[in-house]
Parts: sequence; structure tokens; C-alpha cells
Amino acid sequence: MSSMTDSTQKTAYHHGNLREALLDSALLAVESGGLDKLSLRGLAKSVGVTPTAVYSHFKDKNDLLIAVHTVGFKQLREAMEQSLTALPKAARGEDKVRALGLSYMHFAQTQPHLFDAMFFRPPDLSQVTKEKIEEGVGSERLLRDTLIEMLEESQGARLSDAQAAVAAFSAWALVHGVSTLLRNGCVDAAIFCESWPEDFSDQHPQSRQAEIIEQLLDIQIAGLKASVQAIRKNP
Amino acid sequence: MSSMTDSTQKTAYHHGNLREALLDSALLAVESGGLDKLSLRGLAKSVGVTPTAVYSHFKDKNDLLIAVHTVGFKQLREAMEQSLTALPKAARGEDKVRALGLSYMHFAQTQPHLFDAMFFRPPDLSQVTKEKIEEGVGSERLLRDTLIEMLEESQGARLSDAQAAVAAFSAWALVHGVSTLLRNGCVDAAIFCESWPEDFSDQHPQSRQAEIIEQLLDIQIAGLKASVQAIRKNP
DNA sequence: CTGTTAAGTTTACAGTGTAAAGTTTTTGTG
DNA sequence: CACAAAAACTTTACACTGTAAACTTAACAG
Repeated sequence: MSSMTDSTQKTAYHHGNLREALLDSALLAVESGGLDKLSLRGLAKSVGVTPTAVYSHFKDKNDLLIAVHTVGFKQLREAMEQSLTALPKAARGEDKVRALGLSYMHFAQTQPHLFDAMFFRPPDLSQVTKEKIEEGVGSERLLRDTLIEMLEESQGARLSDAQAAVAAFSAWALVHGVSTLLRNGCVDAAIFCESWPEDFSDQHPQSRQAEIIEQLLDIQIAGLKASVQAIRKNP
Repeated sequence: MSSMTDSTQKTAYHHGNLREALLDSALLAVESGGLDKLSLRGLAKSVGVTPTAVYSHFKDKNDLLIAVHTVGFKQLREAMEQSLTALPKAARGEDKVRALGLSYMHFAQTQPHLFDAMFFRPPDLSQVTKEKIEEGVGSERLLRDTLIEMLEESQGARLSDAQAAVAAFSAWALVHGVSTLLRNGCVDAAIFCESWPEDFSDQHPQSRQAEIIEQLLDIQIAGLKASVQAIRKNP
């Protein structure tokens, strides 16, 4: 149970697991306050270490941001996977697709700053880790396979890889667009305020929003089914 | 022709039209290098003025960012409007919808940093100018009206305000999602690399991308039409 | 001519990322 | 175990950032 080479050992001088402590603290700081407020110095102080100690574990700030990035993509993927396992076993493909989309938007809305860090503020892409890319690819594959399942079920059509990729891109783009437009005030200001002024600030904007999101998923799914249908008729 | 109160007059001390010069320079700096590289000091130096002179015309950096923001939304709106006027007069509603979507994505791709500044990095929203909101609302109304035109043409259905707003949100979200996913490397890494490895880095990725974008518009438009149809059958 | 005001400048300060060199601890050898 | 090498962390230093305060210059109105 006790190991000499345990990486969590501490001394006065050596922190023991500074890297993880910094990363944890960074995630915490990002979730509450956003990326702009994240400073290496503040981070170092929060874990009780000297400012430049960070450079023993991260090449520079961008390197740390990439690590945060990677964790975010892992969490997003896990949230998506969990939204599927939470479904009843007999769930249809379409239910799964909806669950995936909802979990994505839910992630964006409950962890807005982390979502920002992942997409709005991509660190220098040239030095992005393979680990992160694999997380992203994994999420995309999950979506793609689920879409294939749905479309085969309802349309009885076997999709080519290219078709499935386009379908996944389409669904992903929609859900991602919704997430980011809701994130900054665009939609509130441009749509809801004008159309349902009483709903927006007063009554039950939350449930109204959920209602609208369901309609957006309806539209997207209908479009996917229709376009598959069109391809079958006119290949 | 010559006016004593011309705001472009210059002296050694007074710049004359510092505010606009700063804004122009800021836009230039943003377009080439992104927001991270934009510093008030560099900006001041680029127009040949002392660092703190900026504060005579902008409350602080955020205030300047809001101005950049506003210009961006105006440019986007103008690009969208111009994409409509460039169409042949007999163009159908669907052609117009496609033109709007393409101009939006084109804007995002040709002015990526400005697009970032507008959406990825919204300045403090609490003190956003009415002017900018009106630009955004105007663009949204343009999209909404065009969608109404399209759906009335093809489905013969008169949309309620709420239906039109949801349709506009859906189309906007898709196009916005595509823009932002293409912007950071997500899609390249997650989709194109895997599905068309030879196309991606070699042959004609540009035209392949345009092809895919057309398919995305197909899907979205098909979904909108289908959902309007569904509402008519099952109100 | 004379206040007032707007537009710039000077000076100053706290905060940032990070480079370089020094110190302490751990670790991998003979 | 001893000892060199490497890893982890500190100290010091620098250039750069946004911005507050006080001062100076120019334009203008009475």
C-alpha cells in the first residue's frame, strides 16, 4: 500500500506532484473566472510555490493551456459516452443522437469557461498533443457511428464513410453553433428578446430554451434523413 | 470645400483624428496577427502617439475592443447584404439562403481574426453598445426574412414569428458552427484526415471543402422544409 | 485677453510571461 | 555507501503590459 516511489510524496522543498496540482488548480481557475484571469504567477502562488517553478513541468504558458485543453476534450468525450450509457438499453438510434447533442450543449453551458478554452481560445495548434487529437477523433467517431445507426434504422440505408463523415460534421456543427451562440449573448439579443420579450426575462426562459433546442434537433435530424433519402433515390 | 472645423486637421501636437486612426490601426493589427498581439502601446506607437493618449478616446482597452467588435458586425452584415444584391434578380428564396450562408462562412474564413474578436472573444458584454446589437439584429432579421421567403415559396406555408425565429436560429447555428469548427483545426483533424487522407493534404482540399459545405446546406435546408411540412400536417 | 476644455505627454506602478543562474533534493550508477 | 548527474525548485532580472495621476499644450468661447 505504501510505495517509496509514490509520486505524491512531499518534502519541504519538493512539492511531489506539482504538475497535477498546477493542472488541477488551472482547471479550477478556468472554470471560475475564465482564461483571461489565469496567470502562471497566480497559479504558482495558489499551490504554494515560486512563480518560475511552473517551468519545470510546462515549457511555457501555452504548454499548460494545451494540457487544460486536453483535459477538457477528455471530459467532453466522457460526458458524451455517459449520456449514451444512461439511456435505456432499448433506445433507438435517434434517441442516442439526441442524447449526444444534448450532452454536448449541456457541457458547453455548465462549463462555459472550459468550453471557451477548448474552442474559442485554441492554443498554438502547431504544438498540440496527439492525446488531445485522439480525444477529439474519438468523440467524432462516437457521433458518426451513432448517426449511422440512426439512419440505418430509419432509412434502411448503409452510409459510405464519406456520407457518414458529412452527416457527423453537419450535426456537430449545428450543436457546436448553438452552444457558442448561446454562450456569448448573440442569441438572447438577436432572437429571443425580439420574439418573446416576455418569456426572455420573465417567465420560464429555461424551459423555453429547452423546447427550442428540441426543435433544432428535430430540424437537423429531419434534414439528415431527407438527404439520405435523396441520395438513395438519386445516387 | 475647405472647412475650418474639419476633423482631419493636423498639428504637431494634436493628431486631428486619433480615434479613427487608432481604430483603423487596431483593425489592421487584428486582421494580421489576432487579438493576442494587439496592445494599446503598440497601437499608440503605430500611429505615432504616446501610449496613454489612447485614453483620451477610449475608456480602456475593452472599450476599444468593443469598437472593433462593432465594426466587425457591420462588415459582416454588409457582406451578407451584398451577397444578396449580387444575385440575379430572379433568384429564388433558396438561392438567397445559400448565398447568405456562404457569405457568412466566407467572412469567417477570410477575416478569421476579426471573426475571433467578434465571437470567440466577446469583450465585457455588460457594456456593449446599442449600435452593435442593432447590427446583429439586422443580420438576423435579414436571414429570417430570407428563410421565410424560401419556405413560403417551396412549401406555401406562412410561418409564425416564433417558427421563423427558430428556423433562423437553426440555420445560423449551423453556419456559425461550420465557421468555427473550420477555424480551429477540429474538423481537419477529426474528419477530413481520417476519411480522405489523400484529399486532405494533397489534391484539391479547397474544392472538396466547398463540396462538403454545399452538402451541409442541403441537409439544413431539407430539414427546414421537412419540419415546416410536419407542422402543417400535424399542427 | 482670458478662463475652460479637449487632446497629448510624462511619470509611475503593479502585474504579466519568461530567461538565466544558483540551490536543494532525488536518483541512478560504480 | 558514495558521488556524480539530473530533476525540482528558488532567486534575480528584464521587457512588456494596462492604466492611474498629474502636467502641458493647443483650440475655442466670452
